[in-house]
Amino acid sequence: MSKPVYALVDCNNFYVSCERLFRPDLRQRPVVVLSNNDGCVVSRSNEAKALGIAMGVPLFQIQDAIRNHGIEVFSSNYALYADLSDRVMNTLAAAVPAIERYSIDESFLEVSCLSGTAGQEDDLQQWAVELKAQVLQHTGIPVSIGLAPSKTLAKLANWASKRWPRTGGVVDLRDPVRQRKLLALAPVEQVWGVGRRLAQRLRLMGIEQASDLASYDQRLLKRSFNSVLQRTARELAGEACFPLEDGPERKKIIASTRSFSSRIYQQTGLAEAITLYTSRAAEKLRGQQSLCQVLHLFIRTGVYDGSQAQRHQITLELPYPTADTRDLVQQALQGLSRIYQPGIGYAKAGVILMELIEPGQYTPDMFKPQPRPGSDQVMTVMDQINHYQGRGSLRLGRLPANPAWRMRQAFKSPAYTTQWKDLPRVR
DNA sequence: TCTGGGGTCCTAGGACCC
DNA sequence: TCTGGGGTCCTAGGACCC
Repeated sequence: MSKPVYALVDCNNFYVSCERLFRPDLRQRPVVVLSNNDGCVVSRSNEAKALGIAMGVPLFQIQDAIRNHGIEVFSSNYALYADLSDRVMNTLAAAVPAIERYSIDESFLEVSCLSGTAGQEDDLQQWAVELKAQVLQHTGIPVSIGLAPSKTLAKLANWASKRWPRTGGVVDLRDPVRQRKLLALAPVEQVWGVGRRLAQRLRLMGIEQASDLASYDQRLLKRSFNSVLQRTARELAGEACFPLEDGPERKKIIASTRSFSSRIYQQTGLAEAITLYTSRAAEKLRGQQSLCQVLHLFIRTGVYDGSQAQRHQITLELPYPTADTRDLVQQALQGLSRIYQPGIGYAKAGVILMELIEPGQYTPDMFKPQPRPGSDQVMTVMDQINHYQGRGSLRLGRLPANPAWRMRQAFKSPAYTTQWKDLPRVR
């Protein structure tokens, strides 16, 4: 069995690249995409990065820069991004036997089986260059590729391919000598699994660069932190500890939480929002064929509202495992009436479905409340109608078509690829 | 005025049991 | 005066990821 080789394929500035696909006039220009509610910057073009626009910065803090530099701003358009993501991933999946879709814009590929087919050492590197060109040709989305004997090193190789444009977007890190060079250049917080807090603690121990972490005493790492960081260090040293995950697994919890476009004071407004979020979560639940046993509900004030920040929450056991929107909404609204307090301006609410099981794992109990007859059929029809007619076409009566608290999306592009009415026109 | 959302994993600490 | 030890389960909270 030969050593594994992982390729990490990552879409460059993915959301911005999606927006540019149908707006060629935006190439070479500073572009940013915002989070839900037009809150923060979550994707930036290279030109926007060069202007000093930071990841995660709130929109209102960069209004001057937007005006002065003519930065193009977009609300997030998840229908578009999800569709283009599927196209990229399909191209990748067709090229290799094993792929792990890690996020909307990244996949790990296991490519050791492709190496040495022509008996040359640089086969794989050339293969990656061609794959990158193929994705661009099929989808119009630019990607970067890192090759390495572990996932953590592949992530670092990918980082290097973006950090140094001269690499052409492909970095091959199979050679141990090159590994050592890059590890010495990479700050420890660039390592996959090392965030801000961990980096702080590591620096106190004199671990500044990725190379310091790779060569640190592993037992000490396990004792001072945990076994995950220990494995990360081994991965940096070239040993594969995190295998390719075959999935997608069933989710263990399903959440739908959202900030409101403006504060909600009345229980009726909160009830509308809770109904929507619960309906969304229930759709996801049925999408993975699970039943839910426990529902957690929270409402909270803004985290930036000062000292009187409040969070009210409740965890509810359902009378029987269910995926019926009506059951879940009924429970959630009962929960709401128990935690709602008048006179408070709520900024955000959320529903989290927990203790998910498969239908076969559940034995009905004739002495307990019984599920609604025909629930499966009703929900199936509802999901089908919403699939073909657009989300929210068929919904519970409590939900207005256009509620006052609805998410702010002032800069949204058309759903070019998923709505007939938004199909681009060629003149 | 305006600061995202959805996940997973790990640990610490308490309750409880034998 | 001297007051065990180990295992399991649960929960809350923290850290990380994109």
